[in-house]
Order: sequence, then C-alpha cells, then structure tokens
Amino acid sequence: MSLTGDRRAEQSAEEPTDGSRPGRRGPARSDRPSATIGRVAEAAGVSRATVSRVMNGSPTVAAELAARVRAAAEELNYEPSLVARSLALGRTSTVSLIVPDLSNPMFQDVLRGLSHAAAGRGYRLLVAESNENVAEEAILAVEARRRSDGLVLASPRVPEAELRALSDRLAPLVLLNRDLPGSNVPSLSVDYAAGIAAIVAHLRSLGHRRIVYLAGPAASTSNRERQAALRAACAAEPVCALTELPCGATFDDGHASARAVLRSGATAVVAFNDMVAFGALSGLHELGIGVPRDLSVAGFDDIPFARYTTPPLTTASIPRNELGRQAWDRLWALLGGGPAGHDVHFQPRLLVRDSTGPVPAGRG
Amino acid sequence: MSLTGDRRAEQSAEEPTDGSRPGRRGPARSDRPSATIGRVAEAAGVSRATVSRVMNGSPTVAAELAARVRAAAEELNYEPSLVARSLALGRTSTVSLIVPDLSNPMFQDVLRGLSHAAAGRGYRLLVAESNENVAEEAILAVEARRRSDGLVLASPRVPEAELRALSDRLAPLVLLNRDLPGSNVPSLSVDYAAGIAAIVAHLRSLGHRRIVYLAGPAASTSNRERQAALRAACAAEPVCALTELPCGATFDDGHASARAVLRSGATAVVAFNDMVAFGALSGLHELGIGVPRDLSVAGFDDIPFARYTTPPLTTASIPRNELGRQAWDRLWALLGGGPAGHDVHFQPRLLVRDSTGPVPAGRG
DNA sequence: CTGAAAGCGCTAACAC
DNA sequence: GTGTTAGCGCTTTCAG
Repeated sequence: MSLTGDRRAEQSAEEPTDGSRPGRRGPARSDRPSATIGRVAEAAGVSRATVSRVMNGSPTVAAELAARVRAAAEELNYEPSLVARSLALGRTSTVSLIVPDLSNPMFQDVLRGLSHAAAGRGYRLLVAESNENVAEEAILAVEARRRSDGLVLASPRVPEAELRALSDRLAPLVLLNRDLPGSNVPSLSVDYAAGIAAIVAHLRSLGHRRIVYLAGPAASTSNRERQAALRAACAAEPVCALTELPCGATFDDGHASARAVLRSGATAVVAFNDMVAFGALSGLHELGIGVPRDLSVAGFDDIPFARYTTPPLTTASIPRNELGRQAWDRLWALLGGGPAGHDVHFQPRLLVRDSTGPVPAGRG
Repeated sequence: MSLTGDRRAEQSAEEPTDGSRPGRRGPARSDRPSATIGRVAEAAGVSRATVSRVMNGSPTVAAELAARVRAAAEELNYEPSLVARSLALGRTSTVSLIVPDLSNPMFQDVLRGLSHAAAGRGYRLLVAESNENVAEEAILAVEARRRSDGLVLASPRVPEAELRALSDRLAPLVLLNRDLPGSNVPSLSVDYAAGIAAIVAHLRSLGHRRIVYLAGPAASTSNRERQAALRAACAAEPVCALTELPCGATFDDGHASARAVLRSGATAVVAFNDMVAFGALSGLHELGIGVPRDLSVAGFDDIPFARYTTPPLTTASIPRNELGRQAWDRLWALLGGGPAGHDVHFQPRLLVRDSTGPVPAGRG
C-alpha cells in the first residue's frame, strides 16, 4: 500500500487546481483538501455558527444536530484552523521565550519550567535564541511577541534605554535576570551577590583570607555581578585579599588557569561557574595539588554534574526551573489583566560539598 | 514619569469601551490600542493595499507615498498582525517540535539545531514536551501541527499503528529516531547498533572476551536497540560472553552496580549511556578498582562531560545538533512541495579515550 | 435552539 | 503606481 498514491487520488478528486487559489506564495502547504468550517456546515446541513458551537462544546445545541455535525467533521477529517480562530478571538494561546543561548543549562531549565507551566493552562511556547546578539535580540523579541500573547525575555543583553523603549510594544512582558527600575515590567532574578556572599562567608569560616576569582567573560552581566559582589564581600571582611584572574566560562578556561591560581598564592578559588571550577579541579589535579587539602575550590550554579566530580563541588545552587515556572505565573497574571505580583530575587543556596576545606596549616 | 499613566491616557483617548468589541474572551490581551492596517491607511491618506505593499517592501510604491505611510505607521506604533497575515497567506512561518523530555541532552540539542536552522529561513519554532506520555503525545502533535506549517516528532512513543493513522494529518512531518516503513514520512535516526558494534569491536581488539552490559530503563527504545545490538555483536564473535545487568539511566544507577560488575567477572563494561558509565567509574574507583588497569568502561552518547571524567570516557558520539539541522532540511523540502531526500542513519563515531585498555594479564 | 451577518487584520488579483 | 474588492476560516452578536 502506498500512502502517496492514496493521497494523490483523494486530492485530485476533491479539489480543482490549487494554483487558482489566491494567497498561496512561498513554500506551499501540504496540499491536503483541508476541510473548512463551511464545508462541514454544508455537509451536515447546518450553519457555520452551529458547527462552531459544536466544535467548542457549547451545550446549547440539539443533540441530533450535534451528532450530525460531528459525523460530518469526522468524515471530512475536519481540523479547525487555529490561525483563523486566533484572529477571531484576538488571542493565540501562545507565549514566547527569548534566550541568549540554548546550550546554557540555565536557559534550558527556564525553557522547561516555562513550557511546562504554560502547558498547564493550554498555552504553547515559541522559542527563539538570540545567540548573544544584541541587535538580533530586539528584532526577535518584537517578532516573537507579535506571534504570541506574551513574552519572557531571559537575561536580555539589550541596553537599558532600548529595553525601556521596547517594553511597551513587548507587553505583556516578563524579565528574567534583568530589571527595569521604575517600569511596571515584572522581573524575576537570581541574587548572585547573595550567593557569592555566602560562598565567601563559608570560605572565611574555614580560615581562608586569600581568595582568587576566576573571572567569566567580560561581556557577561552575571560575571560583572558576581565579580562586584566578590569585591564587596572581600572588602567587608577585616582581612581578605582578592586576586582576579581573567578566565572564561568553560572547562578548558578553568583548566588553563591552574598554574596562575597557584602563583596567586591564594588558598581558595572562587570560579565564575561550575564548568570553570571543574576545569580548575582537573588542572590542579594534574599539577599534583590536592583539593581541598592544599587548596579549596568553589563553583557557582550547581549544574547537574557538580555532585559527581572528584571531589564533589561546593557551589551555590539556583532555582532554574522555578524561574521559568514563576515567569509563567507572572505572565498569566498579566494576560488576565491583573497585576503581576511582586518581583523576586531568588536566593541561591550554598551547597557545601567536598571541594572546600580548612586552610592548610601555616598558610592562613 | 509613569508608563502606566501614559498608556492609559492614550488608550482612553483612542478607543471607546473595549467591552463593546466582540471576540474578547478569556484573559484579555494587553489593552493597547494596537493600530491596524486600516488606521494607518487612513492616517496616511492611502488605501490599505498600499500600506501592505509598503510594509512588505514592495518596490512599486511611489517614494513620497511610501514615506507618508512609514511616518503614519511610526506615529501610530503600528505592528502588522502576524496572525492576520498568516491567515491571509495560508502560512504561519512556524514549525513545531515535540519531544518526550526536555531535560534530555539529546532533545535539547535537537531543539537547538532545529531552531537555528529554521531561523535561517525566517521560521520560528514551537516546542512541546510530551513527558513520555503516549496519549498526550498524539494530542500535542495534532495541536502543534495545527498551529504551524510542519512538525518534527522526536523519538515518538506512539504505537506504530496510531502513528501511521496520524501521519496524514501531521504532514509535513519529519520523524527522528523512528521510522514508518512503507510510508513517505522522512526519518532521521541514529544507528545505535552500529555504535554498539564499534564499541564491541574496539573492546575485542583489546582482548576483552567477557563483557557486562549495564542496561538502561526497560521502557526505553534506545535501550532495547542497544541491548539487541550488543547481543548480536557478541554472538557474532567466536568467543564473547555477555552478562546483562539491569541498571538504569542515571549516575546513581551506574554507581550502585559497581559491585555487581565485579562479581560478573567481566573485563569490560558497556554502559547504557555516559551517565551510567560515570557512575560505574565512580563506584569502581571507590572499590579500589583501577580503570582501565583492572577493568575497561565504555559509555554511549558522548555527552559534554565525557571528556572530563577521570579517566576520560571512551564512548560513541552521536550528532545531536545535526539531527535537528537535517530535520529542518527535510521539513523545508516538504514545505516547498518537493521530496524530502533519502532517510539517513547517522553513524555514531567511536571515541577512544582513556577508560578502555588492554585486558589485564592473565584475565583474557 | 439556530441561522444570518458582520468582523478579526491582512493580502492579492484586477481594474483604473 | 494605486485603489477596489474579495477573500483567508473562525466567532459571536442579534434576530427569530
């Protein structure tokens, strides 16, 4: 049996030449007959309004008519057009998410949380990736918003002025890891500063007074936040020397800085993120340095692997899924015309595992 | 300055009561005036057709008119409705992807590859997760397809008969890691059997003759495939004893089976996937077993961390992104009304790293 | 309870 | 070149 054959037969039997229809441009749709509400109405001998009512489960239709309509719909393989429905309703039941980078676990989890929460209300999710490209980001945001009923912008890179200018066209809008002071755009973010402060306090309590920071990409906002928090935390302590080493965001970056870490004379390293910490762990291991015996290492993010390194990594965990879930809550409130609730700063949770320990004797 | 205030003022100036409009139900949209093509036409003193032409960059519009239209559009903050456009054009410029589980790196990468490739042609991506729920999956697929121009189904769990029945309504459709023999639905999949065969050959060349398989979840199709391939590969060799241990898909599962692995007397372990292999590595390490000195371990998938374990993991890599990219190619061809090209079986690539080595002396 | 009719916002023949 | 007109497929008042 050939599906192709079957389809073609059906098609030529039901429809004249597709070329005669207007509105066909670019890649053609599948050339199935594609029943419309009109055809179903005709087949069932009722009006389109009645078909509409039946399809939407309105209880005010006589049982006999409803049955006839359902039969006709079944027979014609009728699928109501959601596009037409959206146009008539003024609502697409779709929301969009723009992320800078789909390969980042942070955004993957936001995506998951958002998608799941939205699905609970019958909303679908449109996803777009800006590839860290600022110009692209603004375009994407506007476009994605036009296709949907609301928008979530995760860690947008757009300059504040532009974001502010855009925020009106993008509403209902929810911001993740970014805020717009003075506007009424809801914002959910991670309090990186608090996370860093917790890590520093932990290190201090272990006796560490010389810390080296393996800095992330200069362009990264979260790096700037983490770095500033680290400076502040160190400055607040009576004795706390901070060395900053330009590093990066990857395992290899961390690995490459092992020697520099040693040269810094620090007793503890705070890495921009877990990947960098892993790399440092590996590089230090190769140099014969024991962690945490000779040196303590802390990461940030608590990516799934942090539990499984040797030694397991001390890090700060952030509620990535929750960010997506609550973004939906805010968006849903906005869609309902209500206020979105208060902004929140998620507090990272310090996870003390085995990569941090007391300062080696004589090195305090 | 209050954005809220400004907006409200504009709104009440431009529009009577929103309640009088039909088609408003459920959560209301943001109550912005939302200029239409008609208003712009009116403001610019031209017809809607002209506005449409200008907005779509048609070159056949007098410069002076075009300028007036652009000014009016700017003034009114006009954003063409993509929904209306889709309805008129019969094309949404959106495709959908359904995955069983968004937390699986495999699907994350497919998503990324597909999204990126589709974006290159101005298409957007709608994503939905079936949560491994078969009933849900079929519904989602149909619904997602109705909102878009085409569909990619990744590793669908739906039974063959149902998929076959659905395939017509879902077209243009591309299948990932699943095929529909005899249909003309394009299918891209990973040749797990070939990957397993390569691993076994590698192990054999190292002298291993007793292999233990750490099996994945019984419900998993890919586990069944891998397991079957392993049996076949071992059966094909002159001397090759295979022990199968029920295990799972996670680090902890692998970790927990370390003792059982030892008891099996095998000299090499083939894990269902990399996570399980990591767990085994860790569990064996704790038991004082050297890898690959005492035992060889191989994983499957080449997840990003496989390079960074100690020792780095021998595994089979699969082109996850490529799967997404090529799914787009197929879909694009289908959208254009052409044939989709031949199905492909991606061949995993064996990555020999340090977790596999020669059989210990006297244990061959 | 059902149908007729108007409209959602945009596009594209077709005529001027 | 530009406007007129007729849809795209569905929903929803409003009569009856």
